Amino acid sequence: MALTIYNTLAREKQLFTPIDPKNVRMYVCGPTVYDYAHIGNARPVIVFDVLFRLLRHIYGEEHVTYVRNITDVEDKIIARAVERKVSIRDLTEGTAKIYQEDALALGCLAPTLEPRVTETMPEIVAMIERLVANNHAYVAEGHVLFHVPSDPDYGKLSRRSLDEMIAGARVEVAPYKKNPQDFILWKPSDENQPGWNSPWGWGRPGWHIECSAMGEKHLGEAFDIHGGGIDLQFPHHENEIAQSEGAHHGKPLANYWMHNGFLQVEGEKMSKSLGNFITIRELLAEKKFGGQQWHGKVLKLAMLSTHYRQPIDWTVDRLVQARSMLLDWSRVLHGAPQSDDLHNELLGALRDDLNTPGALAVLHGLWKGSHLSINDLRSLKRALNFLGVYEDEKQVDFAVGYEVLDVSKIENLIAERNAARKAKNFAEADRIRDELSTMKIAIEDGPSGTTWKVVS
RNA sequence: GGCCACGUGGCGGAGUGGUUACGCAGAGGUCUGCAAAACCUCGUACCCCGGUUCAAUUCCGGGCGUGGCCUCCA
Repeated sequence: MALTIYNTLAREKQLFTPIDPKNVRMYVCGPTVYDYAHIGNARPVIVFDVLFRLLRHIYGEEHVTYVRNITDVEDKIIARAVERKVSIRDLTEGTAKIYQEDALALGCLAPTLEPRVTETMPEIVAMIERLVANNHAYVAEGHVLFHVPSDPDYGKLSRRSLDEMIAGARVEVAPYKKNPQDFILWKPSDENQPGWNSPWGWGRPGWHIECSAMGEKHLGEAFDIHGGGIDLQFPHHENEIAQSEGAHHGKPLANYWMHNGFLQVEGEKMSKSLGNFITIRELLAEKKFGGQQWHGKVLKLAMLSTHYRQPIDWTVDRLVQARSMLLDWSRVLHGAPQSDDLHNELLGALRDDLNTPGALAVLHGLWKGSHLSINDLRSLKRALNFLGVYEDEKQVDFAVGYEVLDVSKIENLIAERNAARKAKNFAEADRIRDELSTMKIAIEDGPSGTTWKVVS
C-alpha cells in the first residue's frame, strides 16, 4: 500500500517515493531556544513524530533519518541572555533541555539527530562562500546578502512573484541591499555579541542559512521530506530553498514539503497581549489551562484529533474529550497483551497524508470490538502504542493533577458502600456513591465485584 | 493594501459529484436495588449568492466571516 503526502510545492497529494528507501531522510525546523516552547510549537513536533513513526514502520527503523535542528544563535537569544543576565550557552542549553523533555512528555520519539547552529559554523561559512562564488550572494558593508534576483525560481514554494513582494513590502529597506527582497546570510557582531571568524570578519549567520547548512551536513544536498509550520513557508523555507539550491547548482533541496496548519486558543490567536499564551510546560505541570494539569499523551491525542493541515482550535473541551478516551482505553488496556501487527485500516488512514482523524475512527471501531474480541483489544493497544499515545499507563496516570486520588480512601468507601448494600441500606450506599462522584470516581457493580474508575 | 488557507449537525471532526464517516454530549430501550459499564435504536449537517451538471456540501465565479504570511511574534 502506498504512502501519499500533500506536497506544498505542488499543492496536491502525491505518491511518496524516497530517493533511497534504505535511507529515507526528513528535516523539520526545530526551536529557537530562548524560551519555553508553547503549544503552537508542539504541533509540528507531534505531527512529524507520527510521520517519523510511519516511515520507520514502512521502511524499517534503521532506514529513516530524522533531523530536527536546535537554533542556538539568534538575536532573540542574545537579547534574552542580556535581560536575564545569564550566559548565552546557559540559556540555550537550558532551554533546549526543557524542549527535549517536553517533546518526550508528549509521547514523541527523539529525532535521529538534533544538530545545533553553533556546531555547524564551518559548514555555514563554507556554504556562504559557495553562494558568493556562484554569484548568488554579495558582500556589502560587512554583511553578506543573498541576491534574490539571481534565483529565477525564487518564490516557487510560497507562489509569490517578486512583483507581489515589492508591492506588498512595508519594511524599510536597508541601504546596502541591492534588492529589497535580498536577505542576510552573514552579519557583523560587535564585541558583546556572539561571533565567529569568517572571510567577512567577525560575525554570525542570518536566519535561514543555518537550516540549509544543517540539512546539507546531515542529510546531503537533496533529501526527501522537509517539514515545519505553515508560518515558516515564507520567508524561511523559501529562502532555504534559494540558498541550498543556489549552493548546489539548482539541485532540488527536498522533494516533498509538508506544512502543518496554525493553532488558535479558544478561538483566538495565541498571543501574550491577549493573555492566552500557553506553554507546553504550563499544560503539563501547572493549572493554567482549564484550571488543571494535563498528561502529555492527552495533549498528543488532542492534537491528532484534527488533520495536520487544518487549522486547530486548542480548547479545554477538546482536552477533556481526549482525556476521556484515554481514561476509557487505559482502564481496559493496562496490563493487556498487544498484537504484533499494526491494524491495516489504521495504516491505511495514516498512509493517506497522515489522516489521523480517520485513524481515530479506526481506533474507536477497535475499542467497540474489544468488548467482544481479544484480537481487537490487542490491535487497539498496538495501534495506540504505535502512535505514541499509550504505553501501558494505568488509568490514574491520566488523572494528573486531580485533587483527590487517595486509593485506600476510595477502596474503604467502596467497602462501606458494599456493606450498606448488603444490609439493603440503599440510601447510605447511594450517599457514598455520590461522595465518590465528587472525587471524580465512578463505580461499577459487576458480577465479580465493584470496580472504580476515574472520570473527567 | 497584496498573496494564501479555512468555514460541515449542540460540540469536535473526516470525506465525497448521486449511497451511514467517526467520537463526545443528548433522547429512548435492555440490564441494574438504583446507577454505571456493555449492547440496541434515534439526529438526515455541509457560510451566503450565482454558474456548470440529469445531480453540488463536493467543481467554477463572486460575497461574507475567521485565520496566516508579507513585519519581531510559530
